[in-house]
Amino acid sequence: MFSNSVKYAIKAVLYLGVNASENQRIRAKNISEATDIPEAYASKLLQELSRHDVVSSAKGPHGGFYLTDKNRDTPLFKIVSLIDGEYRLTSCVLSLQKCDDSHPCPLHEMVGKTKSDFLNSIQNTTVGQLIDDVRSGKSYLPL
Amino acid sequence: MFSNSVKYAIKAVLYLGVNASENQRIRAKNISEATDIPEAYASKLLQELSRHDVVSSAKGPHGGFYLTDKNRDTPLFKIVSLIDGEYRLTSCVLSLQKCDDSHPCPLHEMVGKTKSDFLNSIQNTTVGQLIDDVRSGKSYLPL
DNA sequence: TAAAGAACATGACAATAATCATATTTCAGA
DNA sequence: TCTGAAATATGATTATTGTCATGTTCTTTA
Repeated sequence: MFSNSVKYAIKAVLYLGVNASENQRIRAKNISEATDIPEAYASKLLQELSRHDVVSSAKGPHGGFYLTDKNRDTPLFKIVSLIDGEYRLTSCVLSLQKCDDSHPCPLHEMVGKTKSDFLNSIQNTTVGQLIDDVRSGKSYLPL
Repeated sequence: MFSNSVKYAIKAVLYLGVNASENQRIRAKNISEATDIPEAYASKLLQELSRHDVVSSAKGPHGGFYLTDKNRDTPLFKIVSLIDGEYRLTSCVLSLQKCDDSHPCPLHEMVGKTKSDFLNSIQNTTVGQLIDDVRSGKSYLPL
């Protein structure tokens, strides 16, 4: 469903959202330890996320990553399409070129609802909402 | 959602179902051409499917692959889990070890319904049903 | 203003998935 | 019973994705 990279990215962002703040930044190394993402890989992903305004960062001593209020409004969809590409989410399940409602592939109808439900979910759910769920104890992040 | 291999496998099986019969077998080469799957790869997949009774085959001249009535009853789920492994379908979206209804990850609830809908679909839909849809013009296979 | 802590950029390496190639076995038909 | 057509088995190659390593730039603090 998601690539490994996307899973890592989401975990890292949520971890930041729960534990960091503008003046309590978290270094890539700590994120890596807490989330069990290989350090160098975490760095790379965080840089990509930072470049696209999904997370914020500050260099230098006491620098690190954190989320602003604006960052919290990021819909999950953005993270996923950023890393996996939108095509992966929206293309035909059988990768047929010519597949739409008027010329459906054999699986088109079967997965249609599932797919649009899923797309709606990740388009309408923001990082902030998920963070609030963790904070209020509705859901859990590793350890 | 599906790996490339699963997509190929489903396409090949459906093509067989629509175009082959017990005494009108189709060679891997023809399947490959009709479905745009690389020939050697198609062979390999068909062998795997044959070994697990998803398709039937006959060696020798006029040999090839085909579907029996029993083959038609195969649920899609079998093909998918055969090739991608069941784990990929059922594990936590974030690959968290400790994620279930009573200790949900942040995405658990969001994707829960999507996931179970999808699983139900592929468990309850058989190859034969999809073939009938193509035959009756309800859906289309490439070209 | 120098030193050190951190992100940032880039590219190399490794693991996995996808693709291809070769040799062997089976079977129908002449 | 021999020959060729096909599946089968196995392994090699390639491409993609995930992982790691190095060096550079920025920025705070003393």
